Amino acid sequence: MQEQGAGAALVGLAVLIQRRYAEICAEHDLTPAQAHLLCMLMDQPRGLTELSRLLGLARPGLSGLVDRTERRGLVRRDNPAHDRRAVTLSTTPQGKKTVDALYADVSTRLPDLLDHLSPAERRNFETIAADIAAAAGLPEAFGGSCPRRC
Amino acid sequence: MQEQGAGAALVGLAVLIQRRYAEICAEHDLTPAQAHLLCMLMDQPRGLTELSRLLGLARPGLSGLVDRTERRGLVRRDNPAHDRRAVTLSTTPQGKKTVDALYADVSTRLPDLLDHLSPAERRNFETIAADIAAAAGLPEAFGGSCPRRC
DNA sequence: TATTGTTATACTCTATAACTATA
DNA sequence: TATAGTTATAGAGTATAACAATA
Repeated sequence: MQEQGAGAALVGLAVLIQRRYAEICAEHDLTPAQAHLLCMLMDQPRGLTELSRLLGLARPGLSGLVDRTERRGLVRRDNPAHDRRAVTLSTTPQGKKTVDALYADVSTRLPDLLDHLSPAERRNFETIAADIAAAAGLPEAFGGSCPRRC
Repeated sequence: MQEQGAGAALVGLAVLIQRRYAEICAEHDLTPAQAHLLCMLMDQPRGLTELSRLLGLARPGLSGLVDRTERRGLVRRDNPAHDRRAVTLSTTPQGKKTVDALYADVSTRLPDLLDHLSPAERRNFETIAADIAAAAGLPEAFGGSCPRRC
């Protein structure tokens, strides 16, 4: 027993993380969806097809998200020369500044959720969370890849 | 090091949980928001003000969510005799059937995300997740309270 | 013909402000 | 006056289907 509650506890955990994450995003004047998009572009430009896969969004939804984020001056569409259908998305200087600040803030403050754990439990939990993210193939900005530990 | 990635790993973890949870909800023809609402009513009726707090929603948003869920025949509004302003929400028989099936499915299938962990790591992780949910004061349906362990 | 992306449409979710009814 | 809910309005997010341009 405790088996029974594991699924519910995972949902609760996700709810807590999302709420805190949304608060931090709002302080940077970002929605979580826009923050996710910017995080994927933190280290390199990416094509819309790749972003669609990384963000788990259908194409039309991504188009709209990019429109709104572009309107705020945070990302830029470019057409690569080798395929005139394609679109490459990158951060503008303002977008880069914004996402760097957001990422630093999330890194600093989100783990406060784990404050009541003992140091050992906490490190254990963080390690396993990173393992799960990496095992699921999430990109580095979501804790996957994990170049420092693998 | 690894410090740095902890926040990102938590976000990635939440994203993974949400995606899987949304898939399971969809199989039961529920949105995640409607599923959350039903889960809060799984064991007892509740007033709208309490639901507003539990779900982290402003009143007008909750009103709309209740409208849509009511239209699907899953919940019912009642006016308690002692305060004619108030509204008490409960599941309909169909809503109860739906949420019981959903909850069982979530309990069974959501922890698949932890399949690649060793049994010890997995139990450890589940225990800590439940601790975090409980420490945050989440209701039982989200892994809080945790009557079996506390 | 297959692929990339956008547009059209619709619905859900959520917030703020204004309103109604009751306490 | 304060509280419980609703209505009005607006914008974000996301899905499906139909479309355009390019490969």
